[in-house]
Amino acid sequence: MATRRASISDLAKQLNLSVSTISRVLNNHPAISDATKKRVWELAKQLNYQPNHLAAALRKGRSNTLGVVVPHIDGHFFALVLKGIETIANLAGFNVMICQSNENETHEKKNIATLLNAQVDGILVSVSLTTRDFSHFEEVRRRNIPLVFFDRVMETPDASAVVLDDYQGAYQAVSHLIEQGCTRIAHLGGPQHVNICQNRYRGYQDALRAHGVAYDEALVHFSNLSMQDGLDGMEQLLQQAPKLDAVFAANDLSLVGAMQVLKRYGLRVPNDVALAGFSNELFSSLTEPKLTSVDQRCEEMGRTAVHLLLELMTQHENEEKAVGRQITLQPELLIRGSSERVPAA
Amino acid sequence: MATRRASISDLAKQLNLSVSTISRVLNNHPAISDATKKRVWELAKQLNYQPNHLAAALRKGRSNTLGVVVPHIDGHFFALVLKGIETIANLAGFNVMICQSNENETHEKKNIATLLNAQVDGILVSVSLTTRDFSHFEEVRRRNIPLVFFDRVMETPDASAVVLDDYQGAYQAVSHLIEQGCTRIAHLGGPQHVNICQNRYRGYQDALRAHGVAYDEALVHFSNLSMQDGLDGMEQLLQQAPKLDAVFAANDLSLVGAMQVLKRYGLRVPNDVALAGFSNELFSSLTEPKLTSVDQRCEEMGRTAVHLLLELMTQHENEEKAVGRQITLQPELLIRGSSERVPAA
DNA sequence: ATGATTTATGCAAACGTTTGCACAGAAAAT
DNA sequence: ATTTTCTGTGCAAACGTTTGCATAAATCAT
Repeated sequence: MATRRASISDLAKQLNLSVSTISRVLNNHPAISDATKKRVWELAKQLNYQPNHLAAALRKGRSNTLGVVVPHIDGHFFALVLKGIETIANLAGFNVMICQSNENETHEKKNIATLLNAQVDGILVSVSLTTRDFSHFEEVRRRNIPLVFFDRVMETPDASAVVLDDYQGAYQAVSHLIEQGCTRIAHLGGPQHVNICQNRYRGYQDALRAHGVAYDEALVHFSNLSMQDGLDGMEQLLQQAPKLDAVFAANDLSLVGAMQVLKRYGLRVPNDVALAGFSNELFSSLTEPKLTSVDQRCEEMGRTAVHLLLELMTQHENEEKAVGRQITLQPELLIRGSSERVPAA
Repeated sequence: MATRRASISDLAKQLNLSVSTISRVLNNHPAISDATKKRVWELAKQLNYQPNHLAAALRKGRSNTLGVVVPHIDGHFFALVLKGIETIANLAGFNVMICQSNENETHEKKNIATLLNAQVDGILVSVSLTTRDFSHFEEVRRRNIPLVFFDRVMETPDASAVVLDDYQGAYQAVSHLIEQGCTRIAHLGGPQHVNICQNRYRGYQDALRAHGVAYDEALVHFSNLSMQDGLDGMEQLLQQAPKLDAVFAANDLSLVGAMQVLKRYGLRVPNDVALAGFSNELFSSLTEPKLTSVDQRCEEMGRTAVHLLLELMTQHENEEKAVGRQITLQPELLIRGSSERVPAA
C-alpha cells in the first residue's frame, strides 16, 4: 500500500537511461534529443513523478523558500502585505514561510533562527516594536542571505527596505481638509519615538504651514492611538479648542473613537467637524459616514518587497556586491464622507 | 568571505570522531559518553554549528513542515486561525507553509500540489467556496499524508475536521434576543447551499420554536451578506414586517448595514430593535452601540486543528489505521450594547 | 582467567537530486 | 582518410544527514 513515490532513478531504470539524462530532461537541459525527451516526459506523467524538492534543495544549496517575519499575522495591514508577498513569491516559484514575532524581540530572534535553519533563500522582515538589539540581522548578513525590510525597518544605509511615505500621506490628508475650508485642524498623533508617527506629525505641520494655516499646540494630542485614546483625546481637544473644525488622526482606530465623541456632543461630521485618518482599515468604510483615510498600499508593499528581494537574490548569485536600496511607496488619499463637505447650495 | 557553514563532518574531523558519533550527540542519542558529548557540544557552539534541516529531512523523509491552505489570508477569521495554527505548530517544532486558494478550485489544487512537492508532513485545509471536485484531496490520502480540514470541510466520514457549531451559536443568539423580550425577530441569512449559513438558519428556527415564538417567513431575508446586502435586506424587511423588534444576522458585516438603515428610519438600537450578529469581527466592537455577536473561537480552532493533525501524524507513524475524527467547537455569545436592553426603570 | 554482557564508537549505505567531466558516435571540415 | 567539432549520453562525486550493523574496549559474572 505505502508505495514509495517514483524517483528519478526509477525512471532511469525503466527507460534504460542514466539518472543524469533523466535529470537533464526534467530541467530542460538543451543537449538532449527530442526523442528521449518525449520518452522521459511520457513515463514521468504515467508514473505521476513528482520531483523531490528536498533533495534538489540539498544538492543545490537553495530551498526555493522565502521567509517572512511579521509582528503578527492578524490585523488588516500585515494580512494584506502577506497576501501581496505570497502572490508574487508563488508566481516566482517560491514557497513562503511565515513567522510571527508577537512584537517581541526574543521571539523575533527565534524566528530568524528558524528561518535560517530552514535554509530559506531570502528573508522579509517587519521589525517588532520592542526590538532594540539587531544582532540577529547581522547573523543573516554574515550568512549572506538576502534580506529586505518592509514598513518597520532597521535604520541602516546598507539595508534594503520598502516603506510608505507617511509624511506625504499626512501632508495630503491635511491639505485636503484645508481645501474643504477647514482652518482649525486638530491632530491625534501617535508616540513620537515611532518613526511613522513622527513623520505623520511632520506632514501635518508642514501642510498647515504650506497653506498659511497657523499651527496651534492646543490642537494637538498624542497617545497610543487605541480607540479609547481616541475617545479621551477628542474630549480633551474639545476642552482645549472648542472651535476646531477638523481632525486628522494618525490612525483610523482612534478616529472612530473621536467620531463617537463628536456625535455625542451633537457636532455633525463632516459639516461641523471634518475627519481624516490613516491606514484605511476595513472598518473605515463601515462607519456612518465613511472615513476619509490614507491608504497604505499594503498589498503593493508586499509585492514590491518580494520583487526587491528577488532582485537582491539574483545579484547575489552573480556575486555583485549588493548595496542597500530603499523604496518609498506613495500612499493614496481616499476621500470619503467624513471629510467631503457638500458646497453650501 | 563566503565561508561555508560548519557541517557535522567538520566537527568530526576537528575532534577525531566519526560523523555518526557527532550526529548521535546532536540528537541526544543515549549511548554516548558524557565526555565526548561535552567535547562535541562545545565545539558545536564555538563553530556556531547549525544543522542542515534539508539534509536531515531528505534522509528521514520528513520535512518538519506543516502546510496550510486557506481561501485567503486577509480577513479577520482566517488571520486569527492562522495565528493559532502557527503558534502550536512552532511549539511542536514545525514550520508552517501557508497558501491561499483565493476561493478558486484550480488554485487550491495547485496549492496542494505545491505542498506535496515541498514534502510537508501534514496538511491543514479550509476548502474554497467554489470547489466542487475533491480529487486533489484523494491524492493527499494516496500519498499517506495526514490531513485535517477546518471550518470549511469536505464532507466525508473518514476525513478529520474541526468545525464550529454554527447551529448552537445561532440558537444561543436568538434565545438571548427572546430573553430580552423580543418576539418579532428577523433573520438576515446567507446562501443556503453553504453549510454554515444553513446551520445558522436552522438554529434561528429552532430557537424560536423552542421558546414558543412563531416563525414568520416575512421576517427572513437571504443574501450574500455583504454590507450592501445588509442595507438592502433591512429595507426590505422593514417593508414586509414593520413591527419587527430584533434582527439576527448570519454575519456582522451585513448587520452593520442593517443598523445604518435602522438609524436612518429613526429606530433606536437596542430598545426599538435589538441586534445580534455572527463572527465577532474586529469592527463589531467599534460601532455605536457595539454589536452583540457569536464569537467563532478562531484561534482555538487553529490550535485544535494542529493538535488533531499532530495526533494523526503520530498514529500514522505507528501504522495505526487513522479513522476520521471530527471535533466541533462550541461558539461563545458575546453580549454587547446592540442587544442588551436596560430594564425599564 | 574465561566467557557473557554492556558501553561507546566507527563504517558505510542510503535519501534523491545536480553537475563537471569524460566519451562514443556522427557530422563537418580539412 | 584523417582530424576537428558537435550531439547526446553516462559516470561518479557531491550535498549533509541518519541509522543498521559491526566492533573494540570495558565491565561483569562465574
